[in-house]
Amino acid sequence: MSKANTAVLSAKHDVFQAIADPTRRSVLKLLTDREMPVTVISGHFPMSRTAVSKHLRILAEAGLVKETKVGRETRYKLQPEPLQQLKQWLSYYERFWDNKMNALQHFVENDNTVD
Amino acid sequence: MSKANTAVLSAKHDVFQAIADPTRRSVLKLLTDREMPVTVISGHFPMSRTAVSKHLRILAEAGLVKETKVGRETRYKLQPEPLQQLKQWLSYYERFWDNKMNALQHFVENDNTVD
DNA sequence: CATAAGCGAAACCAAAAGGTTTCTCAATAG
DNA sequence: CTATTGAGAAACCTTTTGGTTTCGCTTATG
Repeated sequence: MSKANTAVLSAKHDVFQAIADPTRRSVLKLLTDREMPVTVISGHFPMSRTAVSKHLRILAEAGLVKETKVGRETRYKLQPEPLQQLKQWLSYYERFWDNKMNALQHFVENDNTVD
Repeated sequence: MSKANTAVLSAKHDVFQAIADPTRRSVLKLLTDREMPVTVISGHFPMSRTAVSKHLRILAEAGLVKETKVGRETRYKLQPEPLQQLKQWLSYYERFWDNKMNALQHFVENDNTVD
């Protein structure tokens, strides 16, 4: 129980920032069900391997991808769990476009103050 | 029917970018159920009125707030609808932390390719 | 062993982001 | 009519972001 370690593992980049960039969102999508090395990933984008590599690091800092070294290559894999923070943040606002039931639901299940 | 007007009204800033900044998320939260003028809003933040004003413009470009002029003041109001884009984007990934039913649900109700 | 492949680190760069202060201008209050 | 108030526009500054190219290290492969 040292400090604030409450589930988020706060790094330099958070989930909100990580998904703000379109390229990074595409990378996530690409990694949906196959894990792949940087070179392959960058083959899908109109930019250098190094640039993609940087995006991957940001995603990794936000906990959205996990890297595994296999020989000389590094495989990147989707780690979608942190997206739940987003879902939770959203849940606060959902009541505005949904029905009364959702407002109640919000009270019941998400009564912690996010942001 | 002039151009691409497909619900998003694409401006310089999109929703993902708009909510990436913590200050802007707080502003949204603040506007939850009361609309208020810039001076009042900025009173809640450790920065100049002008800075907050800029954040508000970004939020407005993303469609997340609406401004109404009343005499010499401009009232800002939450407009949560665009957050649905976020919810939709998320729905693609939800199947990974939820059960099989959700995967099915995704197929049934959100079968459009987002990002 | 020599060479090639896979990839991050470093140095560098232009543009965008997030602030600030100053100016201007319209609306309201005395 | 003249302050004063509310607030965006402009100009400016610093840091971050998203890229690039070059370099070097590690792990195969002929």
